[in-house]
Amino acid sequence: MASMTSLHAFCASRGDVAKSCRNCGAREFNVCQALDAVQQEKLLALASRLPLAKRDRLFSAGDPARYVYNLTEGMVCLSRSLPDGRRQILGFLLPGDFIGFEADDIHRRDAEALTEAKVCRFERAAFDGFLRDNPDVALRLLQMASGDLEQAARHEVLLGRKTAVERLATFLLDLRDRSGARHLRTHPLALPMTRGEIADYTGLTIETVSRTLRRLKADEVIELVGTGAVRVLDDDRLERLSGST
Amino acid sequence: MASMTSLHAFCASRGDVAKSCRNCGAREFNVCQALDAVQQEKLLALASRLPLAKRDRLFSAGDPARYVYNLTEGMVCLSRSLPDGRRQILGFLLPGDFIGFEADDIHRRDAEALTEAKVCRFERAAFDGFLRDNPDVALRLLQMASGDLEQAARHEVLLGRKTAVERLATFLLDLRDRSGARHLRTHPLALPMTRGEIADYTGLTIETVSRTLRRLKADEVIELVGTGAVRVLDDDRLERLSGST
DNA sequence: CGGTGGATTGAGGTAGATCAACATGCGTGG
DNA sequence: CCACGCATGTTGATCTACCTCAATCCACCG
Repeated sequence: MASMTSLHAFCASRGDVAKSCRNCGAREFNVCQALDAVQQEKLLALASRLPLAKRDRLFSAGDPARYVYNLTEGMVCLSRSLPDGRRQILGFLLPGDFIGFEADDIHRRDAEALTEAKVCRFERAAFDGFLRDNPDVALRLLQMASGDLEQAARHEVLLGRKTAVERLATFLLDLRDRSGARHLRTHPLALPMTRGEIADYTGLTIETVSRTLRRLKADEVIELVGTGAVRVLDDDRLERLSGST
Repeated sequence: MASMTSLHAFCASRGDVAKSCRNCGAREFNVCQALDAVQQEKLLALASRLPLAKRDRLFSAGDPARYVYNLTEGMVCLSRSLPDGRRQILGFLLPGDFIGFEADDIHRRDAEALTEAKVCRFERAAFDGFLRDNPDVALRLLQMASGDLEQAARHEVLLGRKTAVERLATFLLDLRDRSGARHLRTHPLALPMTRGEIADYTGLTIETVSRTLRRLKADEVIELVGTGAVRVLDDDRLERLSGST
């Protein structure tokens, strides 16, 4: 039953995914509300599990898109680069997220593991066949795609219209919210990405990211735990600094 | 048969949509490759056509998302604003594009017609029912959603990492490509949006948009036809200035 | 013909980039 | 277990692309 973790993504909502995946131990799983037992079995028959080491590439822009993936453990970052090397990170993916859906047969982004990670891999044709046979799952996937589009819209606002402080505040809040409730207060929020990667996500430079985080620390809004984690000390203030709502 | 125009969106690919919609007269239509005759009939039974005047709001952020729409004529812009009024335009939609798919029941963006326009409106529940009964159409929609995500990714790169000249060059090329082949050389490219809207799409200010377009004109890369259209004089140079590829 | 909203143009200011040291932490091998 | 060395991160000084503010300009329209 351990391989059931690959189906976390099909739980009814992103919130549920976070709850079920993170509150349960690694070997347990919750009932997937969008899949019945037969569907689960069929889907698992199509899946192969794949472990990723830190910094492994899942695929690169230009690669043929033979598979789609579902992230079950760890963090993966999606990015796209210009020919001269400037890079934009499109998002940091967490367990439950799908990776590699493309409109045509070629990947248009790079996908790289930021931590050790595990993905569940499906052959595209087989996966499409499964969706054709299980339209309710296809609808659920369409809903997840709408969620990704919503996330992209928030990122576009961040990149197009927010100040450096607002960008960092938004980034931290978003990561915290998507990481589930576990990090609230008690544990610090893990930042497995480098400052350079935060810079490429927020459209800033490394130096500005560093200075801005230090400013937030000096203002006692956050606390920096080593270089790879933060603790949010003042939720409300961070929210206000984020510019949204 | 005139109402068939509402089904253009279901032609096999974005490219085909452009070809079939724009090369045929207003009253004609092409066979929709993703829909058979029965499907077309059923879908049309769910649709109501809706004319929009220039500047009409289709919906605003916060509205309940009762419908999804398919744009059949004209141009619509999607945007999202921060509480203090800063606005980010997420995209300019053309015929064939779907509008208003949301992960939950609330619209998260504003949708406004930039020209006189026509949309085809579907009740969400009914549309979902149709997709459940026609999984091949659901898959086609999933493919279109991937295309939207790809477009969003390009926009994120533009906003996060490109200079003003690159942003404007990219914007013009993208609009021209999506508008189909008709504009190449012969006709100028219509810009029904204001400079302010171009600014809110590119993450710049009105003044920078104006200055940058003027610079492109001075360099003889484009020609400004009045204030609402441009002619691309030098494709290759504009492409090089766009920073991509 | 006057007025109004969009577009242009100019002058000056600034947030964030860039360039350049310097610090720190961390994995590695002794 | 500690010292070393290199990655990554921080800090400071300066620069600049784009923003801001302030006039016009212009086209369209009653």
